[in-house]
This record gives sequence, C-alpha cells and structure tokens, in this order.
Amino acid sequence: MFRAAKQNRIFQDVVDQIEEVILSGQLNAGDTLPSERDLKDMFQTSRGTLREALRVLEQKGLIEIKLGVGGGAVVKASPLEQVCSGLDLLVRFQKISLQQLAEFREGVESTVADIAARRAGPQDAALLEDLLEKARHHAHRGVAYWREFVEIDKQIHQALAEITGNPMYIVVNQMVHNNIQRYYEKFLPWNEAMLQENYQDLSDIIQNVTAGRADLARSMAHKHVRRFTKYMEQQERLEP
Amino acid sequence: MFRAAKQNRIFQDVVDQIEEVILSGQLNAGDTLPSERDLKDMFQTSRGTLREALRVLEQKGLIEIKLGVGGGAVVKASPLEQVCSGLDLLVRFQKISLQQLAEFREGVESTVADIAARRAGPQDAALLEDLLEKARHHAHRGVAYWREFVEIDKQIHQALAEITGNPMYIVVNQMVHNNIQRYYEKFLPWNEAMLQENYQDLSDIIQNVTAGRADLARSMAHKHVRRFTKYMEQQERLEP
DNA sequence: CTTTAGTAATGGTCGAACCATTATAAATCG
DNA sequence: CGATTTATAATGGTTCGACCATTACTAAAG
Repeated sequence: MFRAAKQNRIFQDVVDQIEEVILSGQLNAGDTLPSERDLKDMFQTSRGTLREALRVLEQKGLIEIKLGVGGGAVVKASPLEQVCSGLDLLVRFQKISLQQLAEFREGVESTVADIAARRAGPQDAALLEDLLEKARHHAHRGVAYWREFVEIDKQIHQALAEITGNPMYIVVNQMVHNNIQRYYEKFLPWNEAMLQENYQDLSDIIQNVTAGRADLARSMAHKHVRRFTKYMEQQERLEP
Repeated sequence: MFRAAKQNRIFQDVVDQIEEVILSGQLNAGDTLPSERDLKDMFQTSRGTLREALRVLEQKGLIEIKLGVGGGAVVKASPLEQVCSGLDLLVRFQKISLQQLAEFREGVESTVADIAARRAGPQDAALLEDLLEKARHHAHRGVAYWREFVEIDKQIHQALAEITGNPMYIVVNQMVHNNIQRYYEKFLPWNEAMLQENYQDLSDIIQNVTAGRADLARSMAHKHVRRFTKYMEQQERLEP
C-alpha cells in the first residue's frame, strides 16, 4: 500500500528530479543537460552516483548520451522505443508460446484493420497500394525471395497500425512482429502456392481498408494471420 | 559462467550477458547473482562499471537489489511493472492520450470476451457468477461505494483474461488497467444511473460468456468499455 | 583556402577507500 | 537453559581522484 518514505538511494533522487524537470517541460526534446562534472556539483554528489542516475534515465528512454566535446545527455523526443523493447522483454521472459503470441496477433491485427478501414484517407490508400505493388513484385519473383515478401508483409501491417493513429497499436504491432519473426525461419517452409495465397490476402485486406469496409477488412486480416498460425502449428506437429 | 567484457561501452556488454543468462533460463526468478565484488572479477571490470550495468538491469525490471548480508541482485519474476511504468511515462509525455489508451482497451477486452466465451468451463462460470454477485452487492450499496465496484469490475476483466489461458492477454490487460485506473477519479463522476448501467453491462457480458455466445460477448464487452471511454471524453471536454 | 595537427571538453573506466544496512554468530544476562 | 544483546562480517551505496577515448574547435602548416 505504501512505499518506503525515506529515499536511501541518492541516485534515485537525482533520477526523480531530472525526470520531473523533463516531464514538466522545463527541458524539451533536443535540449542538452549540463556535463556530468557540472551536474555532480549541482546535486552535490559524486560522479559515479550521478552516472548511475543517467543510466536509469537513459534506460527509461528519456535521454540519450553523446560523446566528445559538446556531448552529454540530450533529452529524447519520446520513450516509445523503450516501451517497445520493454514489451519485447516481457514476452521473452514470460516464455510465451508461439500459438499464444499468434492468437494475440490475430486479435490485434484484426482490430487494426477494422480501425484503419474507418480512418484511411487518400494518402494512406496510395501508400498501401504502393506497398502492395512491391509485395506483388516479390511474389512474382518466386519462392526464393520469400524473405523480401515477408518484409513487405511486415511493412503493410505496420502501415495499417500507423493509419489508426493510435501509438498503442503501433507499439504492440511492432512488438508482436519482433517476436514472431524469429519463428518464420523455423516454421515456414514457403512454397509457391503459399506465396500467392498470402499475396491475395494482403490484396483483399488493402482493398477493403481503402474502401472503408471495416467488417470485411477485419475478417480478411483475421483470416490472413490465421493462415500463418496454422502453417506454423502444422509444421510444429511434424517436427517438434 | 560469464566471459570478459568487451565493446565500446563495457557496462552494455555486461547488461547483455546477464540478460541473456536470465532469459535463457540459466537463472530463474528468485535466484541471486554473485556479489558486486565477485561479478566485477568475473567480468574483469571495475565495480563502478558493473554497478551501472546493474542499474540498467534493475530499470529493465529483470532484477531487484537487496541490501545487507546475503543481499545482492535477485532475479525478478516478471518485468511487468516496469513496462507499466514505461507506458505511464508515455502517457505523461503526452505521446498517448487517454482516448487512445481507451480505444486500445476496447479492442483488447472485446477480443478477450470473445475468446473467453469459447473456452469458459463450469468452474470459470462459477467464478464469474461469484464476482458478479459481489458487483451486484456493491452496486446496490449505492454510489458512495463506486471504488469497490470498480475494483470488482477490474477483477472480472482480469478473470476473463485468465479464462483465455493466453498470458499475452493477462499481461496486456493488467498493463492497461494499471494505467487507466488512475484516471477514474478525475474523469468519472459516478452517479446511480451509471452504476446500474455498468452492472447491467457486466451481467450481460458474463451471461453471454458462460453461455458460449462469443459474438454477443464481444459486442457487449465493447459496449461496456466504450461507455467508460465516452464518459471520460465528455468530462474532458467539459473540464480540460 | 585547404589540410593537418594540436587542444581542450566531455563521456567511459578504473581502483581504493569508507559508510550504511543486515544476517549470522557470539556473548551476555535472567 | 533460553532469551536478549552485542559483535562481526558480508554486501550494497557513495565518494574521490586519476586516466583513457572520442570529438568539436582552433591554430598552424602547406
């Protein structure tokens, strides 16, 4: 219910103070903090302790450190990447199974397609068509280039997440892809038919998104992700 | 166990090595790492550098530090809290609005209700009915006890997440609730009608989940969360 | 004017010492 | 003998001073 009242660790107090200054807007993205030797004097602490505080702030994604003259701690624009890698860590730590991650992905990507269909504008449609053309190109080059196809597939899903305009979906989408991509090599023995099926899926999804048909976009996206999942499940049963 | 450290930033190499050992399962939750003085010898580095590495790992939520004899770095069970606080930082950094967090929650909780409806067994149904009874109790006691009602509401959503059997939903659900609950005070001026509406929502959701009606459970859950979101949006427009 | 070498500021690392906290063992007392 | 108190040592927290590596800037050389 309560946390310890007294702050035993000095570096934590330094972290809190600097964090407060950044979050309150007294320091903006791009601003540089004083040098370690100056900061140590301001906080009346040692350089070692101050550096421990900087490590924490860096890990939180609030600052990044530059070397050399004129270097130092620079305030970052957004701790988004840290949250993403934190989610990544959580997944790997919890030892989430492939099936569970894939099921989660089904839900997320379906909802993303749904929302994207409601919000996609002409520019978004153009970007999606462009990516789809690239996917078509790789699909026609044949199964030897499946890695390129998968890369475009990832970019398309990322683009859909960005169309929602909701950073939560962008971050979660990225996290899912980071973690699921490790399994592609192992579980996806691509063949020509699968490549064409997947291209057709992407085409259907994008067509429905640009036309604003949310329900269809949702079910198409679900079907698309489900196909990946089933491939991997089958493969896992065959070669455990 | 460890090899000598290399790389431009030595502490980063130490972080990577310890992280790898933890994630690979060579160290499990509750295990204690060697003392700082021993670790410094293993990595052939200085204590200061090693401590910077420990600060990073601590901030990542992989370890926590205990003082005194027999103390040291203990491997944590899960970095969930750190991810939550990272998300909190994003919200306070104004990179994620409450509306966006709420929208994400709509999608997650809907899907959770859907999957839970397909998997709920008799025991699950009994637990849900029990929680619903408690919710009914608090709802009848009147608006003064809305905090207790909200707590049960949270437990019901958490129970649904657990019924899915998918840790991803359990973790994400916790993360969202931890971050959104703090805003209830600010944005939700509860009244008697709202309390009854929300109780009815929960009742509808649980009824459909236990009956295995996935589609209805999904739409009911969506409606339920959407109600919260709309309250908050209205309130924010009135008193920014 | 361009190139090169030098200089100084800044982060990264190291080592030794000391303080604060705490579990365990030893000593003391009833 | 058992309970309590005290002493000890292990461990994290902090400090200081020194030196190395990187880098922007400046002055010298061509």
